[in-house]
Amino acid sequence: MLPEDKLRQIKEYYFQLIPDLTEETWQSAAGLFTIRHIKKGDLLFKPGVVCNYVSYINYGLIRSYYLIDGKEIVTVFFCEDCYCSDYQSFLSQKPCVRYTEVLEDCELIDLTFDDVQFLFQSFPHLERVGRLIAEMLYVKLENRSDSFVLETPEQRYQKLLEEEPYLFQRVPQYMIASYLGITPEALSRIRSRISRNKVE
Amino acid sequence: MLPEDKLRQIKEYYFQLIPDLTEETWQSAAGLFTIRHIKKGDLLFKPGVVCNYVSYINYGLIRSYYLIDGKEIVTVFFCEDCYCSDYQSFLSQKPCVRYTEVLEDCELIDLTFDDVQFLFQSFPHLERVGRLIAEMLYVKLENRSDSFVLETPEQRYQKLLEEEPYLFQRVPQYMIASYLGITPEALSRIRSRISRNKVE
DNA sequence: GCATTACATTGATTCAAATCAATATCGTTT
DNA sequence: AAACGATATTGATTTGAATCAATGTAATGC
Repeated sequence: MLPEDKLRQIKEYYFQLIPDLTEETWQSAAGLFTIRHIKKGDLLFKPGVVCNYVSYINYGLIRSYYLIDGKEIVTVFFCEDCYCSDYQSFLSQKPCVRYTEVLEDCELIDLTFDDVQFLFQSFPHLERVGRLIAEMLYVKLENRSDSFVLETPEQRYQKLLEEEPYLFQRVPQYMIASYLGITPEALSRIRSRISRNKVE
Repeated sequence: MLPEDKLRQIKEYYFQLIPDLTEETWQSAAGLFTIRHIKKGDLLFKPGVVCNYVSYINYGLIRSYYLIDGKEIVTVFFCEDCYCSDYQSFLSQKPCVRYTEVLEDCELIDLTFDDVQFLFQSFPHLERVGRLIAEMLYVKLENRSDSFVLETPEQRYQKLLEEEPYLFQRVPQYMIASYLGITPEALSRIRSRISRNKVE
């Protein structure tokens, strides 16, 4: 899919969210979008640096993780058609505490923090997009957060398998284990337990 | 503090967030606010019912919890000067899956879902308040969520003690344990371990 | 004041996942 | 094809919190 098509898709999305958005306002926003390509292994953000942009992912895959005592703890994956950022840092404009790493070559549409503020200031209608994105992120995060107190690791695994099956094709198992809050060994055992039960 | 004062406080907050808010818009919004008093033990929301309002808490204390196999699992406390709701249900307008219970007599300022939508529709500037609230909730929730994978129960306890000390005066220990994702027994042991270490 | 109930503590045991360690498999690179 | 490094599996052991059970303590009602 070409950026042209993507842009049209994003435009449709905006107009759908904001019924009385004008073509003029849209053009102002779209004029600030910057296309960028980054390679697997690159870091978008890292601890100590302020995250000063959000990126809409046209294609590719990204993860965020903490590095504590030499251990990586994955907290989120970002894939195509979602907004990638270190929200904590972006919103507060304070330094990141996590790494944000490219897992698959990406095409991104960037919007800087200043641009976003300018847009909100100039076109209050666009606040709606910001609100809806924040609300959506909140609901997603609440599901993850609650799953830690409500579900067993095995249940979290099963749910992830249903809800984000593509991750299992694209991400090494040890990162998924980390995202589920368990060790790679524990995930391996969960998987073998499940396949054993299926056979019987 | 009287509602009059509270209203003024909320008004200041709005005008601070939205520099070009007009007195007229504010009046439209404020005209929809409804004061309500509820008693300890009352349920604001419960499973199966759609949450159709947000409440600004003038005073009082509220908690949300899941009821699974007869066990309560607390996920959040709401205290004065914050917005209480079952956001998941409010935003999606689908039935709640949690109970929201009054822990201390409350004075609330209600805004219905329809009113909120009407306000957003009529005064796009107000979207900013919605966005900022959602963003703030997101950041708070991310801290909680990450704490489950980054910290031990003891560390979570210590952090809560620092960040929300008032909870320990106002909420029974077993609810705090649940909020921390542990059993009351475990919390009791953590506390005795800490006080023992302090003495030595 | 005593009884009842709810809450908190303490102890003994169980259990699930972490850790430690070894081996196996896969994917690259040469 | 061989060799290497990264990832995944499997086994043995440890560990921290859950569970089960009993006791202690505080709050409330009669």
